[in-house]
Amino acid sequence: MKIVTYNVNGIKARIDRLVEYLTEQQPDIVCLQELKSQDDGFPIDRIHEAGYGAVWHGQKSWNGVAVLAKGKVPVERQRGLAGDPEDEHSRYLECEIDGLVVAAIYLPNGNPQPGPKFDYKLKWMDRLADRARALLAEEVPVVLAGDYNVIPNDDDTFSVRAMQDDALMQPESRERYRALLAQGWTDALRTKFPGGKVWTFWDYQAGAWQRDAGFRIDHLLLSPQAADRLRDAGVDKEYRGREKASDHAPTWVRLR
DNA sequence: ATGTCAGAACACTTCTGA
Repeated sequence: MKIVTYNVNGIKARIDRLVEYLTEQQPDIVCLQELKSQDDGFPIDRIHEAGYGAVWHGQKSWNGVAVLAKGKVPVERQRGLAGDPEDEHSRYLECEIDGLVVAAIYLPNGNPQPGPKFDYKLKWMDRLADRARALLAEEVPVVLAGDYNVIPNDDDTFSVRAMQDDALMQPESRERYRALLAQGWTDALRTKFPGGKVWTFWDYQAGAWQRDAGFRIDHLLLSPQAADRLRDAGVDKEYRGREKASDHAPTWVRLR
């Protein structure tokens, strides 16, 4: 089965591209980020027409996550992370589909750093780590799929120099990402491409796509029970080059 | 020379966030 994470950068602006992707690739499960839409603006009819069920957690203007499943409706387990009652951002949605737990994650960007947005990012990562630890304790197959807004290693970016002051690459962000992996999660893309140099995001600006100036920030983390079933992982890079594309490409794993 | 998008509003142009 193919499980995808795809930051669409606006579900209403991207619905034609998304339906095209679903039709062509027929993924089994898709985690979406950056819906940039309230719940009542989510184009569920178009998604149903494409043969998918969905659970979504929207928000006006920004953020927003969803989980789609082919031919079925995901069963919601949790929306939002514990640990901050003041946090209104729609960034975490956890569902179950046929015994597989899947969470759609939109981790805070954190720029500019230092500053309150970076502080929020780091605290959010700590809260995610708490949830991730609880999920591992369940000893079931889990996929944490999303835009983590973290460039884990130097070979996960076209240019360390260009990104050195960015929140995506700060030691504090990387330490927390590494700590998450150290709990027992497998970074599926890293396992498949240990040499790095695989991008999931290319900025709209400065001809980044044309220059292949990208980086890897969309990740699929697998619990041991899911990692045992890992067959393949990759990026559907071609979709980044299409008309009206998102700045992210769909990123996926295949599990047995 | 921050060169592009998407969404929203004191809205048809400018701002914010990424």
